[in-house]
Amino acid sequence: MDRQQDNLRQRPLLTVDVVIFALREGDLHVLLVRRKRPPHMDMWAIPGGLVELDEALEAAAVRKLEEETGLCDVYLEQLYTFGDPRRDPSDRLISVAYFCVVPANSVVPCASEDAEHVRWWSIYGLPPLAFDHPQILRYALIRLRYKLEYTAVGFELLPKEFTLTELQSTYEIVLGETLDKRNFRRKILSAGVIEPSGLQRTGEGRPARLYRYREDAVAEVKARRLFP
Amino acid sequence: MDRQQDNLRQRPLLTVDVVIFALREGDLHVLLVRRKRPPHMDMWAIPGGLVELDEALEAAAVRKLEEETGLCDVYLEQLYTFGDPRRDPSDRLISVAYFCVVPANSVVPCASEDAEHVRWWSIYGLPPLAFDHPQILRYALIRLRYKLEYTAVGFELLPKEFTLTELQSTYEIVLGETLDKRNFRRKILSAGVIEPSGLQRTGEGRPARLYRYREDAVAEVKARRLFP
DNA sequence: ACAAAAGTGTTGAGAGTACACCCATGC
DNA sequence: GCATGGGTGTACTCTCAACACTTTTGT
Repeated sequence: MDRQQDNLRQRPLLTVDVVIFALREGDLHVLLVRRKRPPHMDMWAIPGGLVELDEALEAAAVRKLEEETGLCDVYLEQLYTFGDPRRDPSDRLISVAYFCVVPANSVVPCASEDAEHVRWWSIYGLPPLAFDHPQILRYALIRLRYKLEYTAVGFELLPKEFTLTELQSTYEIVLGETLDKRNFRRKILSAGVIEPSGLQRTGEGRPARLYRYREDAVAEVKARRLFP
Repeated sequence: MDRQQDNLRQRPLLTVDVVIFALREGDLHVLLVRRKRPPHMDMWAIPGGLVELDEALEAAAVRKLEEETGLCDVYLEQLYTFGDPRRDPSDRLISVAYFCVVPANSVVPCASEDAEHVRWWSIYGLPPLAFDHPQILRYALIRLRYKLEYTAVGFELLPKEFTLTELQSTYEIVLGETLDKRNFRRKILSAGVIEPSGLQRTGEGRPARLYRYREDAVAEVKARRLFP
């Protein structure tokens, strides 16, 4: 089997799909697009597309993310590669799935597409999805929850400055369980990954201190679980 | 951008690479093959090859594993997908990397190839490797160590029956650190993932009880770290 | 009897968990 | 002054880590 023979084989199509998570309205949401062409025309799907031949995989994922949300410079991670021969009935299609989490209100979800065709969906009320995208989403959600437990990924869901109550609420929404307020605060503060910004957020009730994520804390956070 | 246009694009070559770990002579080893064709002719490389167009990714990895080792039915896991456009200078090459761990003495490393071209290498004395395979190996090793800490993957490195000292030694070799005998035994036994087989291994010194892995224990092991 | 490897408990320190009330502000 | 959300401390339990000697066999 030499190189000439390789070139006689058919080659697969290579795509990236990017699962984009955000917190909206007290729920975890994902950004989906409505397909404009077959197969699975008019079904909702995870944003994605073909990888250019001279483009790195992660670069393609970053490009897709920017096309759909206008965001750049966000936390993006390779999730898994899906390549079942029957996932697209008409062609062999390999999808390298990435996932990321973004602060909801920094996103313009319709930047590059017709507004009708890109929108957020709560993970608890998803529409029918194209291809094996339900499986990809399930997998992404497991990975997100898992990462939340031992890394600082939770901060990516929030704006630069946030209150401890907002942070706790983020964890509760993603993990799907309630946490004790005092224990949460003790643990997050003793982990040394956030610092007070000195400002306060005012609103109903007592004003809350604002915190920000400490950039220099990434490495140490990755070493140990943050939450039980 | 429709399907006809897709077909005009060049498509990448799709390969799987399988990192195969085993314990031999008190060291962690990987199985490498010597390349018989360009690029990187005569360099050592991780076993792998093209995915057939109608073949699932994992099926291709299993096939490769069996071709190189004669083993089937082993623990195999997708590691990461490497697709930098410049990893092969002559063609766009996507590699979905898998890794597995096998009991060393159950392997006939030359089953399907010339003996000269397949052999075990200690991870502490690797030869120069083709492509980005040093990176793949580094990544596989991190993942193996990490998995060892919170799953039962260590048992895959041993024969069906083993002594506690052998199991501890396995962990020590893979993690690269020594462990306390009493703490190790207490922890592994209280985790309830192994059971005595009733037999003993005799040799120099006092005979050791033999244990085996409890098949029904997989799920619970994955839930919690086994070792610090 | 001795060499060689197997096997066995206790204690102190730190982390996790459960739990209820006072504080600062806007209206 | 009251409604609303922000902020705080303690006691118990459990897990982890450190540490050294006795037991069983083969020669």
